[in-house]
Amino acid sequence: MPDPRYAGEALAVLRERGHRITRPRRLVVGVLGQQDQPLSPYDIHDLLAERNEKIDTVTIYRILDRLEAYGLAHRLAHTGGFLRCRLQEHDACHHHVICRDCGAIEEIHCPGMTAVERAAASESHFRIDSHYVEFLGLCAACK
Amino acid sequence: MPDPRYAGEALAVLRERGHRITRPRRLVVGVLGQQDQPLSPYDIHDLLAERNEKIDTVTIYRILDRLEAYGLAHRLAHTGGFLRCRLQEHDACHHHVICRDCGAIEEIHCPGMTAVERAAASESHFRIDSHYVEFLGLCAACK
DNA sequence: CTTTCTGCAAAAGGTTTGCAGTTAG
DNA sequence: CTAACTGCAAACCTTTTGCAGAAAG
Repeated sequence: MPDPRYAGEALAVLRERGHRITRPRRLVVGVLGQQDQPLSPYDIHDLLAERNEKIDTVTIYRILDRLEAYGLAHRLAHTGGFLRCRLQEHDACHHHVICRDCGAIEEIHCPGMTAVERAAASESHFRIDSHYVEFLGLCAACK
Repeated sequence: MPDPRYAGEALAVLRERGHRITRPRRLVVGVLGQQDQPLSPYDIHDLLAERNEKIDTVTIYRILDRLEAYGLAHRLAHTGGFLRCRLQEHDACHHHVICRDCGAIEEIHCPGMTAVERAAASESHFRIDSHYVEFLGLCAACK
């Protein structure tokens, strides 16, 4: 389901950080707020082009980089596409379940990961500050 | 540390599955067995070229695809590079810790992930069959 | 008015495909 | 011998960079 508050929130974060609110930025966060599937920069370009909004792909790349840096969007390992992150969890870690069959994606909470992260730190002797998890399987409809 | 048994084991798996043991395949698994850093297809090409083994990058791509399909190699989200997987864990899930600073990578065990996976399944109503985890932080030397 | 951001052009790099020739089994 | 694999060429797609002009604040 789309997140109607996403675009506004994402723009607010950009503004807070001293960035300008431009038409391309408005459009890109607008698309991310409406879409639940991960989108490549080219996907976003094409979606906007259908609405006669011609935004250069280079610009879209740069906007997505910014959003990712602020934890507002997430690049998935599985598809390479970008997906909006949940509000209020900008710096938090990202956990997704992905359907192998239909490609459906959901962002989920993963309370248990804190403990797993601690265990990983003690096994590896790393200081771990974030993690990145994707679960693969079949969604309720496909299984 | 290199894994001296990796190449032999990987070739055995290929043979079992009805694939042929060719010079390029021998060389690629040989490199993966010796290297602990993730390598892109081009990295592997260049390493082999230094030893005067000219293997086409296209061939390397195809070999890595096979290895990944059999769980013998793993493509990392973080760098896009390929890394050999631990022996005896072909179908198992992959957990890596990655140093943001020097790029060091270690494959670790993650016993706690089984429970997290169950929790993720119940939250999302997916049937989950595998997962993919990368921890980011600083290694013992860099922290 | 100034600094940031965008669009354009171009280049660089990564990845895929089809096909002819080679080779493992 | 023959099916599988490789190498080559080419195309394609993604991503990056530099710069001049546009636009936000």
